[in-house]
Amino acid sequence: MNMPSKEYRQRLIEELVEHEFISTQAEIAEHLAARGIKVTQATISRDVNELRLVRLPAGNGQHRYRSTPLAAQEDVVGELAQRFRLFVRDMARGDNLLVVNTDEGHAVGIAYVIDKLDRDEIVGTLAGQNTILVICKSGDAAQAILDEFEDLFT
Amino acid sequence: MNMPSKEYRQRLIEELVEHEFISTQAEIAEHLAARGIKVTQATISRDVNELRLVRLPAGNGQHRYRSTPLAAQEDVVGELAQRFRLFVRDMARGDNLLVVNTDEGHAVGIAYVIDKLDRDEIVGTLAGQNTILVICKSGDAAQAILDEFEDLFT
DNA sequence: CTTTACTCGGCATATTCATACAATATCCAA
DNA sequence: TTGGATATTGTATGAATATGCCGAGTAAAG
Repeated sequence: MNMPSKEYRQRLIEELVEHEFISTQAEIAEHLAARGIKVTQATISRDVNELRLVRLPAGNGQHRYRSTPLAAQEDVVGELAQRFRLFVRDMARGDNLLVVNTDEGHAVGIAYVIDKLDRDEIVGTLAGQNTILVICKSGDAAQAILDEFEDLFT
Repeated sequence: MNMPSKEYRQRLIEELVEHEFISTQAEIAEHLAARGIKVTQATISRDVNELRLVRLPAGNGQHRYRSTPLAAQEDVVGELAQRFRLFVRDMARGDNLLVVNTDEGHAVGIAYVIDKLDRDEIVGTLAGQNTILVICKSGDAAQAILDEFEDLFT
Protein backbone atom coordinates (compact mmCIF):
# COMPACT_ATOMS: atom_id res chain seq x y z
CA MET A 1 0.00 0.00 0.00
CA ASN A 2 1.29 3.43 -0.78
CA MET A 3 -1.13 5.42 -2.91
CA PRO A 4 -2.01 7.99 -0.34
CA SER A 5 0.74 10.32 -1.33
CA LYS A 6 0.57 13.79 0.06
CA GLU A 7 -0.64 15.08 -3.24
CA TYR A 8 -3.51 12.67 -3.41
CA ARG A 9 -4.53 13.48 0.12
CA GLN A 10 -4.53 17.19 -0.61
CA ARG A 11 -6.65 16.67 -3.67
CA LEU A 12 -9.12 14.80 -1.51
CA ILE A 13 -9.14 17.60 1.02
CA GLU A 14 -9.94 20.15 -1.64
CA GLU A 15 -12.82 18.03 -2.78
CA LEU A 16 -14.13 17.56 0.71
CA VAL A 17 -14.03 21.22 1.41
CA GLU A 18 -15.76 21.92 -1.85
CA HIS A 19 -18.69 19.62 -1.28
CA GLU A 20 -19.13 19.23 2.46
CA PHE A 21 -19.68 21.64 5.27
CA ILE A 22 -16.42 21.22 7.14
CA SER A 23 -15.70 23.33 10.15
CA THR A 24 -12.59 21.94 11.81
CA GLN A 25 -9.40 20.22 10.79
CA ALA A 26 -10.29 17.33 13.04
CA GLU A 27 -13.36 16.85 10.88
CA ILE A 28 -11.22 16.69 7.79
CA ALA A 29 -9.10 14.04 9.46
CA GLU A 30 -12.24 12.03 10.20
CA HIS A 31 -13.47 12.17 6.64
CA LEU A 32 -10.07 11.09 5.39
CA ALA A 33 -9.97 8.26 7.91
CA ALA A 34 -13.32 7.12 6.55
CA ARG A 35 -11.64 6.89 3.20
CA GLY A 36 -8.77 4.96 4.66
CA ILE A 37 -6.29 7.77 5.00
CA LYS A 38 -5.10 8.13 8.54
CA VAL A 39 -3.25 11.32 9.37
CA THR A 40 -3.25 13.61 12.37
CA GLN A 41 -4.57 17.11 12.71
CA ALA A 42 -1.02 18.42 12.50
CA THR A 43 -0.69 17.13 9.00
CA ILE A 44 -4.02 18.61 8.02
CA SER A 45 -2.89 21.93 9.40
CA ARG A 46 0.12 21.79 7.09
CA ASP A 47 -2.05 20.79 4.17
CA VAL A 48 -4.49 23.57 4.84
CA ASN A 49 -1.60 25.96 4.85
CA GLU A 50 -0.22 24.73 1.55
CA LEU A 51 -3.63 24.65 -0.08
CA ARG A 52 -4.34 28.06 1.36
CA LEU A 53 -7.72 27.05 2.53
CA VAL A 54 -9.55 29.46 4.68
CA ARG A 55 -11.90 29.12 7.63
CA LEU A 56 -14.77 31.40 6.80
CA PRO A 57 -17.04 32.55 9.65
CA ALA A 58 -20.67 32.13 8.76
CA GLY A 59 -21.57 35.01 11.05
CA ASN A 60 -23.67 32.89 13.38
CA GLY A 61 -20.78 31.25 15.15
CA GLN A 62 -20.41 28.55 12.54
CA HIS A 63 -17.30 28.16 10.44
CA ARG A 64 -16.62 26.55 7.16
CA TYR A 65 -13.43 25.71 5.40
CA ARG A 66 -13.30 27.00 1.88
CA SER A 67 -10.83 27.20 -0.89
CA THR A 68 -10.35 30.73 -2.07
CA PRO A 69 -9.35 32.59 -5.18
CA LEU A 70 -7.88 35.17 -2.84
CA ALA A 71 -4.95 32.84 -2.50
CA ALA A 72 -3.95 33.40 -6.09
CA GLN A 73 -4.47 37.12 -5.89
CA GLU A 74 -2.35 37.20 -2.80
CA ASP A 75 1.02 37.48 -4.42
CA VAL A 76 0.37 40.53 -6.53
CA VAL A 77 3.85 41.77 -5.85
CA GLY A 78 5.44 38.64 -7.24
CA GLU A 79 3.18 38.85 -10.24
CA LEU A 80 4.24 42.41 -10.82
CA ALA A 81 7.91 41.65 -10.34
CA GLN A 82 7.74 38.98 -13.01
CA ARG A 83 6.12 41.31 -15.50
CA PHE A 84 8.51 44.11 -14.68
CA ARG A 85 11.54 41.96 -15.30
CA LEU A 86 10.10 40.74 -18.57
CA PHE A 87 8.51 43.78 -20.10
CA VAL A 88 9.47 47.02 -18.43
CA ARG A 89 12.15 49.01 -20.16
CA ASP A 90 12.37 52.28 -18.34
CA MET A 91 10.85 54.38 -15.61
CA ALA A 92 10.91 58.06 -14.81
CA ARG A 93 9.30 60.43 -12.39
CA GLY A 94 8.03 63.93 -12.91
CA ASP A 95 6.73 65.37 -9.68
CA ASN A 96 3.79 63.18 -8.70
CA LEU A 97 3.71 61.29 -11.98
CA LEU A 98 5.49 58.09 -12.85
CA VAL A 99 6.04 57.14 -16.46
CA VAL A 100 6.67 53.46 -17.06
CA ASN A 101 7.87 52.36 -20.46
CA THR A 102 7.13 48.81 -21.50
CA ASP A 103 7.55 46.52 -24.46
CA GLU A 104 5.02 47.23 -27.16
CA GLY A 105 1.50 46.18 -26.17
CA HIS A 106 2.18 45.29 -22.57
CA ALA A 107 1.27 48.55 -20.90
CA VAL A 108 -2.36 47.70 -20.25
CA GLY A 109 -1.58 44.33 -18.75
CA ILE A 110 0.99 45.71 -16.40
CA ALA A 111 -1.13 48.68 -15.42
CA TYR A 112 -3.83 46.23 -14.47
CA VAL A 113 -1.50 44.57 -12.00
CA ILE A 114 -0.34 47.90 -10.65
CA ASP A 115 -3.97 48.74 -9.95
CA LYS A 116 -4.35 45.47 -8.13
CA LEU A 117 -1.58 46.54 -5.78
CA ASP A 118 -4.17 48.87 -4.39
CA ARG A 119 -1.65 51.24 -2.90
CA ASP A 120 -2.85 54.31 -1.09
CA GLU A 121 -0.15 56.44 -2.69
CA ILE A 122 -1.42 55.68 -6.16
CA VAL A 123 -4.39 57.66 -7.32
CA GLY A 124 -4.79 55.84 -10.60
CA THR A 125 -3.16 54.65 -13.80
CA LEU A 126 -3.50 55.32 -17.51
CA ALA A 127 -2.11 52.90 -20.04
CA GLY A 128 -1.49 53.23 -23.74
CA GLN A 129 0.42 50.97 -26.07
CA ASN A 130 3.79 50.99 -24.39
CA THR A 131 3.47 53.64 -21.73
CA ILE A 132 1.87 53.70 -18.33
CA LEU A 133 1.19 56.87 -16.46
CA VAL A 134 0.96 56.29 -12.73
CA ILE A 135 -0.62 59.17 -10.92
CA CYS A 136 0.47 59.45 -7.30
CA LYS A 137 -0.76 61.58 -4.44
CA SER A 138 2.43 63.56 -4.17
CA GLY A 139 5.99 63.80 -5.38
CA ASP A 140 7.20 62.00 -2.29
CA ALA A 141 4.68 59.26 -2.77
CA ALA A 142 5.73 58.93 -6.40
CA GLN A 143 9.37 58.65 -5.40
CA ALA A 144 8.55 55.97 -2.85
CA ILE A 145 6.64 53.97 -5.40
CA LEU A 146 9.40 54.43 -7.94
CA ASP A 147 11.97 53.11 -5.48
CA GLU A 148 9.75 50.18 -4.79
CA PHE A 149 9.28 49.43 -8.45
CA GLU A 150 13.00 49.59 -9.05
CA ASP A 151 13.51 47.00 -6.35
CA LEU A 152 11.30 44.66 -8.31
CA PHE A 153 14.12 44.12 -10.77
CA THR A 154 16.55 42.77 -8.20
CA MET B 1 -16.85 59.65 26.18
CA ASN B 2 -18.82 57.25 24.14
CA MET B 3 -18.00 57.39 20.45
CA PRO B 4 -16.16 54.13 20.00
CA SER B 5 -19.32 52.23 19.27
CA LYS B 6 -19.01 48.71 18.12
CA GLU B 7 -19.76 49.78 14.60
CA TYR B 8 -16.96 52.31 14.53
CA ARG B 9 -14.51 49.77 15.87
CA GLN B 10 -15.47 47.28 13.22
CA ARG B 11 -15.06 49.83 10.49
CA LEU B 12 -11.59 50.50 11.81
CA ILE B 13 -10.80 46.80 11.80
CA GLU B 14 -11.83 46.48 8.20
CA GLU B 15 -9.57 49.34 7.31
CA LEU B 16 -6.65 47.91 9.23
CA VAL B 17 -7.00 44.57 7.58
CA GLU B 18 -7.22 46.23 4.22
CA HIS B 19 -4.06 48.23 4.54
CA GLU B 20 -1.79 46.44 6.98
CA PHE B 21 -0.38 42.98 7.13
CA ILE B 22 -2.18 41.66 10.18
CA SER B 23 -1.71 38.11 11.27
CA THR B 24 -3.32 37.74 14.66
CA GLN B 25 -6.27 39.13 16.55
CA ALA B 26 -3.92 40.28 19.27
CA GLU B 27 -2.26 42.45 16.66
CA ILE B 28 -5.58 43.97 15.76
CA ALA B 29 -6.16 44.73 19.42
CA GLU B 30 -2.77 46.47 19.58
CA HIS B 31 -3.49 48.64 16.57
CA LEU B 32 -6.83 49.61 18.03
CA ALA B 33 -5.24 50.38 21.37
CA ALA B 34 -2.84 52.68 19.55
CA ARG B 35 -5.89 54.52 18.30
CA GLY B 36 -7.30 54.68 21.78
CA ILE B 37 -9.74 51.80 21.56
CA LYS B 38 -9.12 49.25 24.24
CA VAL B 39 -10.80 45.89 23.81
CA THR B 40 -9.72 42.33 24.43
CA GLN B 41 -9.00 39.58 21.95
CA ALA B 42 -12.37 38.04 22.76
CA THR B 43 -14.12 41.07 21.39
CA ILE B 44 -11.98 41.04 18.28
CA SER B 45 -12.85 37.42 17.76
CA ARG B 46 -16.52 38.34 17.79
CA ASP B 47 -15.90 41.23 15.43
CA VAL B 48 -13.93 39.03 13.06
CA ASN B 49 -16.82 36.63 13.07
CA GLU B 50 -19.40 39.28 12.29
CA LEU B 51 -17.25 40.90 9.63
CA ARG B 52 -16.50 37.48 8.24
CA LEU B 53 -12.85 38.18 7.97
CA VAL B 54 -10.64 35.34 7.07
CA ARG B 55 -7.13 34.30 8.08
CA LEU B 56 -5.45 33.45 4.84
CA PRO B 57 -2.34 31.26 4.93
CA ALA B 58 0.43 32.72 2.84
CA GLY B 59 1.80 29.25 2.25
CA ASN B 60 5.08 29.93 3.99
CA GLY B 61 3.75 29.74 7.51
CA GLN B 62 2.64 33.34 7.51
CA HIS B 63 -0.98 34.35 7.86
CA ARG B 64 -2.86 37.43 6.99
CA TYR B 65 -6.32 38.58 7.88
CA ARG B 66 -8.35 39.60 4.88
CA SER B 67 -11.85 40.64 4.16
CA THR B 68 -13.43 38.47 1.55
CA PRO B 69 -16.08 38.70 -1.09
CA LEU B 70 -16.70 35.03 -0.40
CA ALA B 71 -18.70 36.20 2.55
CA ALA B 72 -21.31 37.77 0.33
CA GLN B 73 -21.35 34.91 -2.07
CA GLU B 74 -21.86 32.55 0.82
CA ASP B 75 -25.60 32.79 0.97
CA VAL B 76 -26.35 31.69 -2.55
CA VAL B 77 -29.45 29.90 -1.36
CA GLY B 78 -30.91 33.05 0.12
CA GLU B 79 -30.11 34.91 -3.04
CA LEU B 80 -31.86 32.28 -5.10
CA ALA B 81 -34.88 32.20 -2.82
CA GLN B 82 -35.34 35.92 -3.21
CA ARG B 83 -35.23 35.70 -7.00
CA PHE B 84 -37.51 32.74 -7.07
CA ARG B 85 -40.16 34.47 -5.03
CA LEU B 86 -39.96 37.54 -7.22
CA PHE B 87 -39.58 36.19 -10.70
CA VAL B 88 -40.33 32.50 -11.02
CA ARG B 89 -43.77 31.64 -12.31
CA ASP B 90 -43.77 27.92 -12.83
CA MET B 91 -41.66 24.81 -12.72
CA ALA B 92 -41.97 21.39 -14.27
CA ARG B 93 -39.95 18.24 -14.58
CA GLY B 94 -39.53 15.90 -17.51
CA ASP B 95 -37.33 12.99 -16.61
CA ASN B 96 -33.94 14.51 -15.81
CA LEU B 97 -34.84 17.96 -17.06
CA LEU B 98 -36.28 20.83 -15.11
CA VAL B 99 -38.05 23.65 -16.87
CA VAL B 100 -38.26 26.87 -14.93
CA ASN B 101 -40.50 29.62 -16.19
CA THR B 102 -39.68 33.15 -15.20
CA ASP B 103 -40.85 36.66 -15.77
CA GLU B 104 -39.73 37.98 -19.12
CA GLY B 105 -35.99 38.62 -19.26
CA HIS B 106 -35.07 37.17 -15.91
CA ALA B 107 -34.10 33.67 -16.99
CA VAL B 108 -30.43 34.39 -17.53
CA GLY B 109 -30.00 36.10 -14.18
CA ILE B 110 -31.65 33.31 -12.28
CA ALA B 111 -29.79 30.61 -14.17
CA TYR B 112 -26.60 32.33 -13.16
CA VAL B 113 -27.48 31.94 -9.52
CA ILE B 114 -28.53 28.33 -10.04
CA ASP B 115 -25.09 27.68 -11.49
CA LYS B 116 -23.51 29.26 -8.47
CA LEU B 117 -25.29 26.70 -6.31
CA ASP B 118 -22.76 24.32 -7.74
CA ARG B 119 -24.83 21.24 -7.03
CA ASP B 120 -23.52 17.86 -8.01
CA GLU B 121 -26.91 16.79 -9.27
CA ILE B 122 -27.04 19.60 -11.79
CA VAL B 123 -25.10 19.04 -14.97
CA GLY B 124 -25.74 22.46 -16.40
CA THR B 125 -28.27 25.11 -17.29
CA LEU B 126 -29.50 26.81 -20.45
CA ALA B 127 -31.39 30.08 -20.27
CA GLY B 128 -33.46 31.92 -22.83
CA GLN B 129 -35.75 34.89 -22.39
CA ASN B 130 -38.14 33.51 -19.84
CA THR B 131 -37.22 29.85 -19.62
CA ILE B 132 -34.44 27.98 -17.90
CA LEU B 133 -33.61 24.42 -18.69
CA VAL B 134 -31.85 22.72 -15.82
CA ILE B 135 -30.16 19.51 -16.85
CA CYS B 136 -29.77 17.03 -14.02
CA LYS B 137 -27.88 13.80 -13.73
CA SER B 138 -31.00 11.67 -13.39
CA GLY B 139 -34.73 11.79 -12.93
CA ASP B 140 -34.32 11.27 -9.21
CA ALA B 141 -31.79 14.04 -9.01
CA ALA B 142 -34.12 16.32 -10.93
CA GLN B 143 -36.98 15.53 -8.59
CA ALA B 144 -34.82 16.27 -5.57
CA ILE B 145 -33.76 19.59 -6.99
CA LEU B 146 -37.35 20.40 -7.93
CA ASP B 147 -38.49 19.71 -4.37
CA GLU B 148 -35.73 21.90 -3.09
CA PHE B 149 -36.63 24.72 -5.44
CA GLU B 150 -40.26 24.51 -4.45
CA ASP B 151 -39.25 24.92 -0.84
CA LEU B 152 -37.65 28.21 -1.75
CA PHE B 153 -41.09 29.76 -2.04
CA THR B 154 -42.07 29.09 1.54
C1' DC C 1 -38.84 54.93 39.50
C1' DT C 2 -38.98 49.73 38.72
C1' DT C 3 -39.11 45.94 35.68
C1' DT C 4 -37.99 43.53 31.65
C1' DA C 5 -35.49 42.70 27.65
C1' DC C 6 -31.42 43.51 24.94
C1' DT C 7 -26.85 44.43 23.61
C1' DC C 8 -22.15 44.66 24.61
C1' DG C 9 -17.77 43.27 26.38
C1' DG C 10 -14.52 41.22 29.93
C1' DC C 11 -12.82 37.16 32.17
C1' DA C 12 -11.69 32.52 32.28
C1' DT C 13 -11.52 28.62 29.81
C1' DA C 14 -12.33 25.38 26.07
C1' DT C 15 -11.45 24.48 21.50
C1' DT C 16 -8.87 24.72 17.56
C1' DC C 17 -4.72 25.42 15.01
C1' DA C 18 0.44 25.85 14.31
C1' DT C 19 5.07 24.31 15.03
C1' DA C 20 9.73 22.64 17.13
C1' DC C 21 11.69 18.53 17.34
C1' DA C 22 12.83 13.92 16.38
C1' DA C 23 11.93 9.79 13.72
C1' DT C 24 11.19 7.83 9.22
C1' DA C 25 10.81 7.65 4.53
C1' DT C 26 12.27 8.91 -0.18
C1' DC C 27 15.34 10.28 -3.68
C1' DC C 28 19.57 10.62 -6.00
C1' DA C 29 24.38 10.49 -7.18
C1' DA C 30 28.34 7.66 -7.16
C1' DT D 1 23.84 -0.62 -2.57
C1' DT D 2 25.39 3.22 0.33
C1' DG D 3 25.67 7.78 2.17
C1' DG D 4 23.78 12.14 2.34
C1' DA D 5 20.37 15.50 1.34
C1' DT D 6 15.54 16.51 1.36
C1' DA D 7 10.63 15.57 2.44
C1' DT D 8 7.03 13.98 5.19
C1' DT D 9 4.85 12.90 9.43
C1' DG D 10 3.61 12.16 14.41
C1' DT D 11 4.10 13.67 19.15
C1' DA D 12 3.90 17.05 22.34
C1' DT D 13 3.07 21.50 23.26
C1' DG D 14 2.58 26.31 22.59
C1' DA D 15 -0.11 29.92 20.15
C1' DA D 16 -4.31 31.66 18.58
C1' DT D 17 -9.15 31.74 18.43
C1' DA D 18 -13.91 30.91 20.17
C1' DT D 19 -17.34 30.91 23.73
C1' DG D 20 -20.12 30.27 28.31
C1' DC D 21 -21.21 33.06 31.84
C1' DC D 22 -21.86 37.19 34.05
C1' DG D 23 -22.30 42.07 35.00
C1' DA D 24 -22.92 46.86 33.19
C1' DG D 25 -25.35 49.91 30.33
C1' DT D 26 -29.58 51.31 27.75
C1' DA D 27 -34.13 51.59 26.22
C1' DA D 28 -38.91 50.67 26.27
C1' DA D 29 -42.84 49.43 29.01
C1' DG D 30 -45.46 49.49 33.11
